[in-house]
Amino acid sequence: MVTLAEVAQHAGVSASTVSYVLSGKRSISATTRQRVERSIRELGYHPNAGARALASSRSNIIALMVPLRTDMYVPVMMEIAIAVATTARTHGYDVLLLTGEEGPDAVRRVAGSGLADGMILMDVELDDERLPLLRESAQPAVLIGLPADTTGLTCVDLDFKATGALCVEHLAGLGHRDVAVIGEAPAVYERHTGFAERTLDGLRSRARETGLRLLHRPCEGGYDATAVTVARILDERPDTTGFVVQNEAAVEPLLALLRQQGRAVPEDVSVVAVCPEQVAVQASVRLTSVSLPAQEMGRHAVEQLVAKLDGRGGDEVVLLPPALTVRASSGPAPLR
Amino acid sequence: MVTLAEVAQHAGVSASTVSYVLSGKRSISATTRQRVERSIRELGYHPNAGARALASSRSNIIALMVPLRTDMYVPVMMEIAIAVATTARTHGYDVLLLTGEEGPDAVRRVAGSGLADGMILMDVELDDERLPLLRESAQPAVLIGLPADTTGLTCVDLDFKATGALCVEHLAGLGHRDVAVIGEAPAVYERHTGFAERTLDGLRSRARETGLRLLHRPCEGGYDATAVTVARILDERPDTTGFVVQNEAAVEPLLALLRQQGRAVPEDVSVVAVCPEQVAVQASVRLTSVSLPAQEMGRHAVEQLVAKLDGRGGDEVVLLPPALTVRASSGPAPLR
DNA sequence: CTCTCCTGTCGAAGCGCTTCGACTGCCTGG
DNA sequence: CCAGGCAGTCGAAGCGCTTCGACAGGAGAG
Repeated sequence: MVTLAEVAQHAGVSASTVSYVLSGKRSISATTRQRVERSIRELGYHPNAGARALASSRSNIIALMVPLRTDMYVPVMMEIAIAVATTARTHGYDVLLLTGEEGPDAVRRVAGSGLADGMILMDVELDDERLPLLRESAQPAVLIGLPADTTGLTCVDLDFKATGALCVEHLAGLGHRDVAVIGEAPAVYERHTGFAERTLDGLRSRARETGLRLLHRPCEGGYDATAVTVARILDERPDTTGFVVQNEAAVEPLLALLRQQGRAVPEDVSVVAVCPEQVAVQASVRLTSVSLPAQEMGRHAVEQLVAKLDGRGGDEVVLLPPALTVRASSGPAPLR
Repeated sequence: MVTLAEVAQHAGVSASTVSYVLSGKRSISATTRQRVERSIRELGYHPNAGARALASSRSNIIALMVPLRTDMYVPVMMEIAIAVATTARTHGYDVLLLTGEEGPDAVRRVAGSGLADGMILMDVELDDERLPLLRESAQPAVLIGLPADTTGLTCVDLDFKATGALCVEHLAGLGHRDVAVIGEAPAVYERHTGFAERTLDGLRSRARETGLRLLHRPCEGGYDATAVTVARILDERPDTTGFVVQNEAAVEPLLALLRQQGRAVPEDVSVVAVCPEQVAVQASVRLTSVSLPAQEMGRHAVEQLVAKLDGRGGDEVVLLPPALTVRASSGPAPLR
């Protein structure tokens, strides 16, 4: 292993000079800089991460806590994780992958050991047990999701309330009067994950404003569960002409069921999904959808965190505005 | 921040004693140990990761390099990543998430800086450009996937050749004579990703042995692309009664198409998939499948790596045996 | 021409931990 | 009763880096 001292000797300067060339924290003459850089290249020097962390008390690592539940749509998580890793690199940070399994202990461990400079938490519940710890440990952190109490916390999320409103608005504008919502798995609601409830909130309040009748049913996803859910919905509200789906695993089953029952999309029934763009485009009917901006969320989260670590900016709640893209699955409500 | 020295003082022992209590590398009397442990608890001490890494030249971090392509089935990657993180924790390691983006540079960076003690690489190509680096830097590593030349390398993967053979065997045993393979996206083959070619190899050689006619077509996945692929296949081989699908994104489209054409599964056509169990179970027809043991692969990879880091075990190629589960999508070939 | 102020460089003091050698008793075997 | 060994503890020397204060020399101001 090549060390700083060896580089210094090779370049004929002191160790501190090499360090300052690397960090740019003091001015260095052009000639010295070049000599040092050349030595670094020739010797293939890489600063030792541990030594650096010890001396500077900065690890240049961001911890990312991902849920290990499987009742959430996994590709979205993955996309966020990859966006976080990629964005972090552009700011000189690496990403440590923590699973939700360890829960609050992970927060303690990371904060205590100085393993990471800050952390990003995904899958935040309304009343998350990790939050008190975060607050008291003064660990720089950014949440992806929105808890009930955001005091002293920085959060990034899609504006799910506006998302819900947008879906209703679109369907109402097309003349639909009876709309059913196929939601996330019941467990998601029981856990009080913010986004599901906020979407519902948006859906409901806009429905009230537009005089639209709304029926919400959680749904496990998959063919069997979706069939049961849809049957119940149509039984209860036979006049339903619009569906809002917020569960990727129910999208395709729903379309198959409608087809099977001879209900044409979008002529007889309109479907609006809240899902990643890819799902909307690859479905058997190209779906009108509000897309889940996974990449953008990951990127924003990192940028907020880096700003905090640099002492810039403070606590802030960033809600990304939703965008509804009209595709082939929604159209005017059929005439009665 | 509480330090070792403070714990030592609080417990009335020397710093080295505390260190030995923590590491267990020298024997400590029961009374001393208890006193130290009590101080640790009372002060809320957490060893500083950087200092530890510097002094011991072990970071207790494993780097995991995930591809950031999206033409592979993402949930499998995620499942592997989570299994890696979880298993690593049980061995006292944390996981650093590297994206494929940086490519070989990431290997250099991690190996050079001592950021991680070892690495796990996913999505290995037959002639991967990261391998020479790995070999020359003597970085302890485990590959998930199988390159062309495995000398000096430890690899973990599903035995895809046996997987292919198993699929053919199953269909041949049911009397099918004409079988079509709907493969991964063309890009996957162009990249010479080992698993796709090995599966094909297994399929073909067993087909030859059993006298089965095999037609292989890569497929992008999604409804449109799959429709084109299937149409071509049925055009070229109208007598096709069996499908082997190795692209999760083509599974549901295929089933929908067959339904639409009035071909009943499994009465007229049998379908065997190579996919995660969840996909097979949640599909509109419960699929006969060879499952992708993502968790097991992640777990094995970590265990191989930890063994290496502990100086146990050497280079080894672990091929997990495939298992075919018969579900509702395959049955006897129809009588002509 | 002197005083001051930069600029560029160096030396040294840690950062918090691990680990090696050394030391002290005490136990065991001869 | 003593040599030898072992369990238990300590002190000190780093690990490779960052950073602070100091200092030399040259430039600009007076």
